Amino acid sequence: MEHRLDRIKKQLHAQSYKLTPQREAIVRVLLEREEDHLSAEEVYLLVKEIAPEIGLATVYRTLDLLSELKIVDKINFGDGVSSYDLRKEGAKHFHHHLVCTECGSVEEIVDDLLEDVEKIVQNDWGFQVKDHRLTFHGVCRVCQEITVKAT
Amino acid sequence: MEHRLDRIKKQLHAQSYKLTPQREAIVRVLLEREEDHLSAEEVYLLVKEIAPEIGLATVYRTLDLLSELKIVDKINFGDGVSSYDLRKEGAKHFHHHLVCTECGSVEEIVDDLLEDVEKIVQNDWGFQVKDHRLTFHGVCRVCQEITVKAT
DNA sequence: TATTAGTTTATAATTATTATAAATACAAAC
DNA sequence: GTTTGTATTTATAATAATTATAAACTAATA
Repeated sequence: MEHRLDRIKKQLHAQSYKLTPQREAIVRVLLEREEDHLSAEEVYLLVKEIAPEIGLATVYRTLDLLSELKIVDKINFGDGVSSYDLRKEGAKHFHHHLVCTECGSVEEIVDDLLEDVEKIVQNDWGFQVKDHRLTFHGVCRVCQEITVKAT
Repeated sequence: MEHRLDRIKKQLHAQSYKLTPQREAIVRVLLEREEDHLSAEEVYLLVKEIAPEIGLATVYRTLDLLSELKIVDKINFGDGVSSYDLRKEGAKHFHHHLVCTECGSVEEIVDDLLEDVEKIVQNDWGFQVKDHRLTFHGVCRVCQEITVKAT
């Protein structure tokens, strides 16, 4: 964890931003809850536990900053709330999500499934792809089993 | 256009909803501006031209209803505003989007590029895919040419 | 005609997010 | 070591999108 914090610190410094105590606290929360997709509000509540004096606006500003530097990805699953999500170290792309319409769970797919599709888009549409967001909506494994049992 | 309106009317009736004058006006706007991605506010302004007495809340409610019936797709490109977009007749899936980070234009891809990827998700993750949303971020053809000329 | 359920309008309320101004921290220059 | 300037944060206010609510309306039905 310290290693990744250190890398993020360097990324900030490279753009002449500082890793202030508040920013460090926020990054620590994101690292701890890496598998989750936290809303700004959730980050705020978690950060308050280790840095109680922090303000909500700072959380928003920091998440925006991290998002610009491609350290976190900001995504909107359609419920009006933005979620923030650490990008895996070295990952070129946003990872994919599987959103279950039954239980609301969000699973991640780290593999890049879109290499071929991107080539098609580049060649056929002349669109130079920089990044992508892919979300599948459907029924997760757990909910499928429940449905089967129920019938 | 009348044909498609009629089909939508039937879809509403099938779920025992009525095609009220307000709903009809909204659907007409969506049909006229099919290639666009309109926000609720934009729909509201356009509908007011043909049905001035309509309320914004009705627009929201109707778009939500159409969205539930999969007649329109609601999408959020990350700017906090939801866009609404008619689903092509007979289309099983949400279509894909190419969002240009230079000029903000949004292009549509109607082809389904994800059949193979969906199979992988179904088989490897056991996730039963119902729908998907795929957006590419990058530089559109026009902006690429501008960049080339500028150098 | 009276009734009922569904729908709309107008408005208020809510929620997420952003802007602002004053306070603070901290590094560089003197 | 103080001063100065810039970046950052805090607290609060403002904004913008969306949703909830209550009253009015409509159309079908008993």
